[in-house]
Amino acid sequence: MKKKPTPLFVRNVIPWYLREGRDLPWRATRDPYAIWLSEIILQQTRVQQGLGYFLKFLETFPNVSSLAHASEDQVFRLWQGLGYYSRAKNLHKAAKIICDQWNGEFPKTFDELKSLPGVGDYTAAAIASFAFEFPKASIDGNVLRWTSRFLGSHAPIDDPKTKKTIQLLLDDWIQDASAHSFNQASMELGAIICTPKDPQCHHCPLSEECVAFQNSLTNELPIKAKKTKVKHQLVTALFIQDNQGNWAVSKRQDNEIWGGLYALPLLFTDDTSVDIALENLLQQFDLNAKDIVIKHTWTTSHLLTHRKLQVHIFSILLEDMPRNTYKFEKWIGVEAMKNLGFPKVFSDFYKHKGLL
DNA sequence: CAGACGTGGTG
DNA sequence: TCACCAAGTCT
Repeated sequence: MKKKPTPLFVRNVIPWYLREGRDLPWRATRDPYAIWLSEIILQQTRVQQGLGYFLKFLETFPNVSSLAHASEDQVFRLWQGLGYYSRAKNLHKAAKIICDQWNGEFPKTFDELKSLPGVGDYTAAAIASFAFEFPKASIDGNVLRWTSRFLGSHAPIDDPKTKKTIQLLLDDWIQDASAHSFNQASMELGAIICTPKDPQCHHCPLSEECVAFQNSLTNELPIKAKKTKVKHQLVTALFIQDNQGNWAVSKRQDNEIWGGLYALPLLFTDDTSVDIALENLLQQFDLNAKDIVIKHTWTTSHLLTHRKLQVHIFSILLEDMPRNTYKFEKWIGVEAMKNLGFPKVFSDFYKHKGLL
C-alpha cells in the first residue's frame, strides 16, 4: 500500500500564508455571522473597498438578530456605494431566515449554507470552512487563476466545467489540511503572488511545479472565453421639486439596475435622442412638456462594467401645482434623503446641487 | 446558461 | 481613454 503524497500546495502554500498572509479582521474570527458578512461584501469586491463596509456593518449590526430586525431601507443605505445591491437585499433576507427558521443559529454544512439567498458555491464553502472547518474548497477568481497557471491549463476559466474540475481537485487536496488555512491560503496566493498582471513568481511557493512558470506561460494564462463589450445607453432623469424644495423619488425594483435603492424618475433608452426620451419620460407621469419649466440640465457620463451611461438630469419646477396631483411614489427633502440609499450617479448630482 | 448586476483601481 | 478585473450569484 502506497501512501498518497501530500500535495505541494499543502506543504508550501499554507506555511507561506501563515507566515506572510495579511492581517484581515475576518481572519481573526470564527463567528459565522462575521464571516458570512465579510464573504457577501467581498463578492466581486476588492478587500480595500469592502473593508470599511465590513467594519461599519459589524458596528451597526453586531449579530444576525440585529440585522434581521433592521429595516430594508437601513440596510440599503449602509450598502450604498458598494454596488451589486441584490447582495444587500439577500443579506437582509438571509438574516431573517436564520432568525426565523434556524432559531438564530447559523447552518453548519455546505448544502444548508448554500440554501440561503445570496450564498452560492463559493460563499457556502468559505463560511463552512472558515467557521466550521468543513472540508470544501472555495473556488473564486483567485483560485481559478493560480490553478490554471499551476496546471498549465488552457481550459477557459469562465466555463462552468472548468470550475467543476478544479473543485474536484481541490476538494481532494483540502483533506490533508485545515480547511480554514487551506482556503485562506488559496485565495491569498492569487491575491498577493499569482496576480492577473505581473505575478510574483520568484516569491511563489508553487513555482517549482508550476507549469506556466516553467514554460513562460504566465502571461497567456488563464484563458477567458467571453469578451466584454460595452453597451452605450442614455439615462434621462427628472429632478422635480415642489415649492418647498422636496423632490420626487421612487424605489428601484429588484430585477433592475440599482434595485432597492431610490432614484429620480428616470428612463433608459438605447438609440433615442434626449428630446424624445424626455418627452416619453414626461408622458409616463402625465406631465405635458408645455406646462413645465426646465430650469437646468445636468449632464455626466457614468461607467459601469458592461455599460456606459450618458446621463441627463432635467431640473423642473412645478409652478403652483399641488404635488399630489402627480403619481410619484415618494417625495423627499434633504433630511429624509439621509436615511435612503442612492446610486452613485445621483449622489454625484446631489453633491453638485449642494444637497449632500 | 448567457447575461445582468456597480463601483473603483490599474496599466 | 479604455479594457480588464475584483473573495460571485441569480435567473
